[in-house]
Amino acid sequence: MFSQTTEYALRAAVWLAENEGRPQTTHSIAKATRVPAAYLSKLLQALGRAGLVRGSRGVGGGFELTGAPAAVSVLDIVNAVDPIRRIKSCPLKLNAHSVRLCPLHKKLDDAIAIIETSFRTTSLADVLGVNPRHRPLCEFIELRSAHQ
Amino acid sequence: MFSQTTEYALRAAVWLAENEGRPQTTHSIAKATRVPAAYLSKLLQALGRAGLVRGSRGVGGGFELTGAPAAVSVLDIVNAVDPIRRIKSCPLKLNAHSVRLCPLHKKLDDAIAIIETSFRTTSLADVLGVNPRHRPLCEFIELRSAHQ
DNA sequence: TCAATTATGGATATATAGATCTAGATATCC
DNA sequence: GGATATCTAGATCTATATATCCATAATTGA
Repeated sequence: MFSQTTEYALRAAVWLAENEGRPQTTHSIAKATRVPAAYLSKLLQALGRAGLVRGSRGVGGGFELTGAPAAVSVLDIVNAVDPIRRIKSCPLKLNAHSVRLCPLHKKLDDAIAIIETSFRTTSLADVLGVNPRHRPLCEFIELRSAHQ
Repeated sequence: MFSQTTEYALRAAVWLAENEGRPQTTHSIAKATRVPAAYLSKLLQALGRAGLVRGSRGVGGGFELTGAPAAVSVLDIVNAVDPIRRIKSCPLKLNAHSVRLCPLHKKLDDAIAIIETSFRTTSLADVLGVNPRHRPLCEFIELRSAHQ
């Protein structure tokens, strides 16, 4: 449904959101998110070209989000690496369907539209989650209080 | 978002629904739906293995739906050729996320779930549409009544 | 200035999806 | 039974997505 590329880019973006203000090197992101480092490098470049992250070189360098986690949507990230394509015209190139989509493609496009809206209205801050014990990408260390 | 394979299989299924009771050869379906004939052949075989269509050989043969268009869902067709995969466990294999998905993957799975439900509750009869002038796959011939 | 660190960008390799080809099996018609 | 029509199934080819590699440029610290 969603490409590997999309999954990888979202993991990286969420990690940068979690570590706002602290530049993360490609390798540290790769390790934390379990994304192949060389491929991740390409995805970070794409996010950079889209203006969503900024890379800096040398010691202490790495990648940072350019905006606040609450200001970056899941859709921004997805569209930077593997754009969601709405069905705007008849895939069969039928003239009769150029004005409005037939019921089949209307249905498919409606489904895509729902996803698009869901992603547009969800920010990286949203997916960090409210529970600090159950964060994306992070191993949960159960801090048992039963014996305190 | 949806694969080419999914698009092709749905076109073929809708065409068979439109021509219920009249077996359609691979070539006639390919022509009507503008799907590469040899590839369509593979897809029809997959639909056959899933029990959704039945093929018969020889003159007058071809493919038919095994059930009524109202009884076959879009999800049936999609799952036969390119199954919708829900996210059931953490893609990073994190133990902490084995019980429940983290907010990121929960969000993604929710999106997939919506699509799945939409497709499950839509039958081929539904996508044929109510307007016989604006059917899937068909060129619309405007029958002007202005000058009658 | 030198060495180490890190991103950048191009070239290349591998895996998967999409598409084609061909020999053979089954059915109909004459 | 022969000719034709049609599906079946395996092999193969091609295009795209995914992944890797390497040379180079920019930055930092000593």
